[in-house]
Amino acid sequence: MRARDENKEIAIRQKAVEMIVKEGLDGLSMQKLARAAGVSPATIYIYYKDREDLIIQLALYASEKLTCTSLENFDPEMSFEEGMKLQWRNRARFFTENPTEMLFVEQIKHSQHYEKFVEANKEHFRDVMKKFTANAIKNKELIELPFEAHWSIAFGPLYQLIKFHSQGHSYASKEFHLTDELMMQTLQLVLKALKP
Amino acid sequence: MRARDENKEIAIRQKAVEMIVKEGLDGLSMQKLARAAGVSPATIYIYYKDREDLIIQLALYASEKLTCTSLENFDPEMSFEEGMKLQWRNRARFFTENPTEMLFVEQIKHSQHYEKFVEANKEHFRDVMKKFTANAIKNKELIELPFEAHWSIAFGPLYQLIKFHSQGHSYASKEFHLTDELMMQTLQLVLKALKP
DNA sequence: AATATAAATGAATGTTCATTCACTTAACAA
DNA sequence: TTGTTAAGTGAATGAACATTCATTTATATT
Repeated sequence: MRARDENKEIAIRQKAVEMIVKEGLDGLSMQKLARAAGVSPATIYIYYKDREDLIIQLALYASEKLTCTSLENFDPEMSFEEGMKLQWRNRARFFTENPTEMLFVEQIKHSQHYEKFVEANKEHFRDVMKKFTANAIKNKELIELPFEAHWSIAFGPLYQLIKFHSQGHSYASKEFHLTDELMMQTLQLVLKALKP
Repeated sequence: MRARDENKEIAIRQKAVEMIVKEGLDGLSMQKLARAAGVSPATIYIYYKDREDLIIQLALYASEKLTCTSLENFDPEMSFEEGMKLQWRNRARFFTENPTEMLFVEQIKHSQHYEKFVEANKEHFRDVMKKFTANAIKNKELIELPFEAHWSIAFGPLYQLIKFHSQGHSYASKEFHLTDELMMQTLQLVLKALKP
């Protein structure tokens, strides 16, 4: 038995994500990817069933990495403010350290692959967050809200800020830079909205 | 001189947007599009320079429609609460009446075409919104904030809600439905965050 | 009715695409 | 050392791709 060459797998993943972010989903060709990763086209099919499977697997892998990072040092028993601050910082850090993967996940989330992507998503994160919010409500740190409304207020602004920062934006100033200070200022306002 | 057949132009636009939302940017082929729109492939090239031009033009057209809708009955002199309520309702209405175009714009915004899309965007909307916020700050209805932070809090949650509603979401309940009531409840919290 | 003009076409071009397959290579078990 | 297994390959295949072009068609003007 010959062992899989881990470097090949990593090279395929990394080059694929790069290609998609740079040239779009329609810029990802199996042959170009093989050349970029230094493997034979046929090798990719050892790791992935077909082109779509490749895309979905990559998205799941990257998204799992984001979820794990966002839960680092997190505990659902934390105070609401403390927990939110940690999650915002963790997510922002993931984006700073993995901008390409972050853009990739956002692209997939807004593509036709979204449904398959969601189906396969684990429930663990959802459960932790539900516990966190239930706890915060119990401690009168958070108003009662449908989960979707809560999520939208709690994280919608963060993702919007990240998008402003990552690509420039029709309405963003050219010189816009996402500082930790601005992020925390924004978070304080979000907390103001969500406190009883 | 033979006049352009407006129906053909509309058919191309409509089918292209449908195709992209259903099958993704990599699912849009000029020949398939021509067949779907009932025209010759060559006809498309009368209207658009090439495939990318087609995509960008479609995105600009749809985005302009969204901007116009969002400014319907809007006046930058309105009170902050009134103005925000109107914009939220206008945007939600656009989404309800044009779900495919809305998804299309969101897809382009998160794709590699984003930069070209932004470059070509008009400044009118930005100016109106700047006037609106400046006015609200003067009237002590809005705290002072960098434009990006303000925008993120003011509209980030709305777009997140729309996404929850349009596709289901990893963390959304299966039965989630975006009612006007929930939207207005969420807006009230956003306003709470942004009021001095 | 004749002319001019641009819209519209269908077939054709050369390229690139995803995927497969017969084959070779590496590593471990015997 | 030899046999077995799966990793890895390069070339090949046929389909689909974006785009072009010689030609036809419709219409507004003369």
